[in-house]
Amino acid sequence: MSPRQAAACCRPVDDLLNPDLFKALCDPTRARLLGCLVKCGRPCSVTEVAECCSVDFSVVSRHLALLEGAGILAATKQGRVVSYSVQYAHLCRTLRKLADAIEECCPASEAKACKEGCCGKR
Amino acid sequence: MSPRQAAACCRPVDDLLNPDLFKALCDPTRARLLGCLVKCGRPCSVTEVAECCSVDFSVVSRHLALLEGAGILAATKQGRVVSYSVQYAHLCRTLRKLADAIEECCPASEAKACKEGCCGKR
DNA sequence: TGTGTACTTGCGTCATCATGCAAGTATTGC
DNA sequence: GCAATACTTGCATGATGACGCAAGTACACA
Repeated sequence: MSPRQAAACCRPVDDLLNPDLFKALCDPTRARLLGCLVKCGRPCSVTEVAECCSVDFSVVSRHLALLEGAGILAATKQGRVVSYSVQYAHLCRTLRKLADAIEECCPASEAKACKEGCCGKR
Repeated sequence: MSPRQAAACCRPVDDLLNPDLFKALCDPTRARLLGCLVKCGRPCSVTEVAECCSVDFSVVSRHLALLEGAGILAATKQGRVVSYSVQYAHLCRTLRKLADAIEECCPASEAKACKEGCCGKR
C-alpha cells in the first residue's frame, strides 16, 4: 500500500491521532501543571495549582481551562472555588487506544515488539 | 498532598509527560503525515509521503525530519532516497508507559476505570 | 451593603512555528 | 561531465500562542 492509498484508508488511528489532544500537552508549563495535578491525586483549586509554577495566576487559569476543554481535566465549582481534577480513566484509555490503533497497523514482523510494555515486560 | 508538594515529588509521569513528544504530534499536517505512514506499514520515501498532503514538498521533508528527531520515525538513506519508517514499538511503549505512570498516581477509587482499555474490555 | 477572595477575560507584546519559494547538495544514469 | 531526480536548507511572511498586567465578574462573609 502506498502512503496515498493509506491516506484514503480509514482506520481508528485517524481519529485517535487527534492534534487537539496533543496541542494541550505540548506546552511545558501545561505539562508541568498537569503533572502536579496527576501526582496530587485529588481535585485542586486554581490557587493551589498556581503555587506549582512561577507564571502569572491568569496564565494558570487559562491553561487549566484549556486542559479541561481537551477533556484532560474536569472542573467543578463550589462557591467561588473552581476545582480541577484529572480525568484519569479517560486519559489512560485514550492513550492506550492510540497505542492499540498504532499497533493494529504494525506489520507482523514488528508486532511482538509493539506489545511490550502492555501487561508484559518493559 | 498539595500540588506544591506534588511538584517536588518525583514520579515516572514527570519524564513521560514530555512536551517535546507532544509538540511533534500537535500539528495537523504532521499528524496526517504520521497517520499515512502508520497505516502504510512500511518505510516510505519523502516523495511518496508528500503525495498524501497538499503542502509543499519542502514542508513534508521538514516535518518528517522533525518526527525523526522526536523518535517517532526512523530514517534510512539508500542512494538519494530517504526512507522514513514508524518506530511502532517505541511509540506504543511510550504511550503505554505514560498511561501506566498516570494510572500509578490515580486514587484507588478511580483505579479500576483507568485499567479499562488495556487488555480488557473497552 | 461593602470588602475581600477566587477566578476569568481583554489586550498588547514577544516568541515560536508552519508555510512556500528559491537555491543548494547529493546521487544516479546517460 | 551533464542532466535529472531526491531531498535539504535559507529566508521572508503570516498565523498562532504564551505571557503579564489590568480590569472585570462571581461569590462569601461581616
